[in-house]
Amino acid sequence: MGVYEELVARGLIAQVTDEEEIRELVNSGKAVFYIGFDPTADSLHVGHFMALCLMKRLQMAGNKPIALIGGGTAMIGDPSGRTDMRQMMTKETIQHNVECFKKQMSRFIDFSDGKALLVNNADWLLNLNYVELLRDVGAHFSVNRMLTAECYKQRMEKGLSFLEFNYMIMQSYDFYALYQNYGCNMQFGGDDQWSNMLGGTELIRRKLGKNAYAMTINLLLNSEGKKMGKTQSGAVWLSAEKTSPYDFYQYWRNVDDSDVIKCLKMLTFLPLEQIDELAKLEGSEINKAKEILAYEVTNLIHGKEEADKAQQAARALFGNKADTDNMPSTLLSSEDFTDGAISILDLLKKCSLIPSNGEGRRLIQQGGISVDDKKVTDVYMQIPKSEFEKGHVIIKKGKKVFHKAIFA
RNA sequence: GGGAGAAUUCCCGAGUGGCCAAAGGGGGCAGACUGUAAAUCUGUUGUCUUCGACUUCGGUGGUUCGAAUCCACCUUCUCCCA
Repeated sequence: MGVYEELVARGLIAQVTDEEEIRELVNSGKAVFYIGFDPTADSLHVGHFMALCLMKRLQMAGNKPIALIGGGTAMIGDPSGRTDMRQMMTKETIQHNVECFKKQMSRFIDFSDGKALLVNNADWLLNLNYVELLRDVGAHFSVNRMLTAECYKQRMEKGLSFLEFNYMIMQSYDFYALYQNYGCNMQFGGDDQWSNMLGGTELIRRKLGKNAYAMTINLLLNSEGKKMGKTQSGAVWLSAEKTSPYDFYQYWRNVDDSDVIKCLKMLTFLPLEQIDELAKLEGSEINKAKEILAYEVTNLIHGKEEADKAQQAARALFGNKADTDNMPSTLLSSEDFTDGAISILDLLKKCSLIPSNGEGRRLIQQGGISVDDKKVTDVYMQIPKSEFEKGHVIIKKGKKVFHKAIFA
């Protein structure tokens, strides 16, 4: 089975421009392909992770990946699939984000010996001359065609600025530039990028009379059709500072039954046969598959050590064992205590478990808080220092959130 | 350039002088039931130390005993005409 077949089997491929040609190219390791990443935040998130996985898979099959960081396109903002305009980012922010992306990517993709490239489209986009560009490239785009593109549909009702309208042209230009400079003959991207990507293949055909290919990856959607990788507090980030390895692990440990197999296929490098075996599990047995998923994905992102820790912590907490070493924790100082005690609400706030006292009060009234396995019933409860004699107390919020407050 | 309309709490969306911290839904959180799942049911969902107080309905001023609601100006968006 070639890589292409494997990608299909894993449910990764959404649309392709020319299946035969792409299969041939990819399976023989002759593809030089790029995937674009817009540096809209200072960390990659789960959505990007899919793309990184794909790059790695193709790289392992001998193809050459180019990671394109959209330092230039981020100045414009992609309107695809959006109902509102992106906030404009300053050059400084973009630059900072670009740096962060670079760091995270190089941990995952092998950039040594030119096996992969990392480029920033700011390098060629920012110096373009407007009139020249219009003559060179603009002539090859039909506004009528662009307007019918799927990605603008939603915005046709709400309004689309000229700035954003040009995003497709910039992305097309990227492909064209990469084709010329690096022999990049293929582009990958999220399925929402399809129209933008076609713009690029078309531009190459018209300008150079050459064929280039495009392929989109299925977005990671849950069974309800929503994008995965989002929580109430925002995206699930790949950086340990923004989403702790434990929380990251827990996110995957808690996916819906109906999504486990899909995630295993798309996000892990486990052999398909093994995943097929896991797919046979039923009922509470499915938890085994979830544990594997969580472990594998955490391992890929944070490394074996962190994955082990997260798994141990989770097993201990949910299995009622005493191991509390790897739990998220907060260090208290003596200033947090007044008259030798700390109120339960202050403690919760200190540990960032609640955003306001009102929230904490509600939580306690509804029986959602336990300290050292004792349910808290009194909103005004004071916890004396003596409770910390063993060095810490364990706070449990709801059924799944555990936190260790340390005071030595 | 001319005209019409809109902006409400996390989101959608009611509310058109006091009974409004603001209906309803979604989402979130917690409880029950479970398998750290889903579905379902219950409670809850601005801040502050409870009563009570305080801040909030695009922005700034004004009218009024009292404004999310009325007036003026501004900002942004949508629509129609050119």
